[in-house]
Amino acid sequence: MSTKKGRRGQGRASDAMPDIDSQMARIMRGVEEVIHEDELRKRLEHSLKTGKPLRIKLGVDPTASDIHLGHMVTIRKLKHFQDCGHTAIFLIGDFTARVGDPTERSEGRTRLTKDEVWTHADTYKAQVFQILDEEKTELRSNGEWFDNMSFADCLDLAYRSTVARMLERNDFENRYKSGNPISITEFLYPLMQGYDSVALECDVELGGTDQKFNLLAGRDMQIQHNQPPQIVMMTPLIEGLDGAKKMSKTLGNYIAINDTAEEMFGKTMSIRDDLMVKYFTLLTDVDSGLIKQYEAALETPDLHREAADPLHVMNIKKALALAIVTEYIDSQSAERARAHFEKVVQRKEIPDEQYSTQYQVPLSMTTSNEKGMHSIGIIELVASASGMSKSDARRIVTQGGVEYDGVKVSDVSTEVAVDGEKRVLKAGKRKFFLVSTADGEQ
RNA sequence: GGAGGGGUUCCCGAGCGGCCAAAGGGGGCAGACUGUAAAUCUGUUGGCUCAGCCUUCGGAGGUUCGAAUCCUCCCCCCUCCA
Repeated sequence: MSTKKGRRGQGRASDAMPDIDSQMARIMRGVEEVIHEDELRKRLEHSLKTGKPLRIKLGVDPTASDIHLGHMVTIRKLKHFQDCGHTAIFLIGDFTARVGDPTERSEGRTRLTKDEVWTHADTYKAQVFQILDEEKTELRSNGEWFDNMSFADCLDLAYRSTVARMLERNDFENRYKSGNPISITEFLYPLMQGYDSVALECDVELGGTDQKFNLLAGRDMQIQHNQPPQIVMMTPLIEGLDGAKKMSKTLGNYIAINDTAEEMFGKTMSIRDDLMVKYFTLLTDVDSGLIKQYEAALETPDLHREAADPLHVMNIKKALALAIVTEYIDSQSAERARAHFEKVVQRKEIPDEQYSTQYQVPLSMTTSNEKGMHSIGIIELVASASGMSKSDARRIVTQGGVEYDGVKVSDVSTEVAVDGEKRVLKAGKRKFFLVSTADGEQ
């Protein structure tokens, strides 16, 4: 699956549009709910007949700078449509980001400035086009229409909904009941998202299942503007590294597209076993037949106890990690990451130099004896190398989380030698530092 | 506009004027057990020159030998009435 080589040419949709059944197979993979599937089919048929591609919208609010695998589920879905010859519209919610999507929120958001939003948006683009074909993607932003809307236009939007209607949705209802504030602008949010669909004349809008309310607002809005209502396609939310909550930046339980191959591999290895099938389905193009085999094997782990068995839980997970890194970075890096994982994590060996942070101890922090040998207290070393506070350093030393030069150091008063040699400091589970003095000459 | 309730350490939440760096839970970190899975267990969770000292309980003042706890003003949030 070579996802990142941008194919040249503007390829008319009709050139390569596959037949309906193969389109549907591609498009429906991993999808949780479609409103309505028969409408989708009809539009696909119509599109195939007329050679006019469907317009598929995916809107993302650039509220933070990292794109992670949680976003990838819908981005890949958009990609599937694109691969079938339809028009992928990647909508940057530069305007809506400043309002804040109330979805799944228990409290209001801090407001972002336009500059902040665009800084994020620029990094989004770079990351998204690792997957989507830039040449064939319609890149838009909703500031295009909202920036110049008058207050009267805005009222016109607001006129089309009622408070009762808004309170129907769970997020609001819960917040209201529990006494958390809801901003008026948040009521406006679904209307704005809905209007995006009108402005873009979308045939399909993609989103997570949590987006249902907002997505459906698009249908209402389009009907009111005499457009055929878009088909709403929802993908499951993907749990993050904690295995419980939706992958999100705020929760820090995410695998970022910009993570290194090693991080991406390692993080994938740490997900809960029962999430593997989901990850395979939603985040990779691994053949669904193979995924079925994995699924079966995971249900009968006793039949696959041999370490060499490719259906051993551990090996399935490695296959997943490999597939993910390959998908979002490349296969060479994936192999390298696997080797690193096996070495450092499984065999608990010291990692290759490149995976450690170089740290040069300033001589001013050391003490030297009459022979000119320099040494430094372990607490100072850990704190200055890792950036943690001395109290933290003291804690992890006391609790046995520190090794220097291959020896566990658990006494806080230990002085360790530093010189031109690079010595390995391990502080915590996976932080390695190569320690030497500032001028290696000493 | 009126009446009442509230703002506590990363989050939720308990806090008699001294025994409060502040209960409990969550999360985080470290360790044990493992497959860096899950589950479980242990320790730890403001900073420092750690016996001791310094900075924290919306903000600013004040009362007191002493305040997260009392008073005043201000800011913010919630509920009910209008």
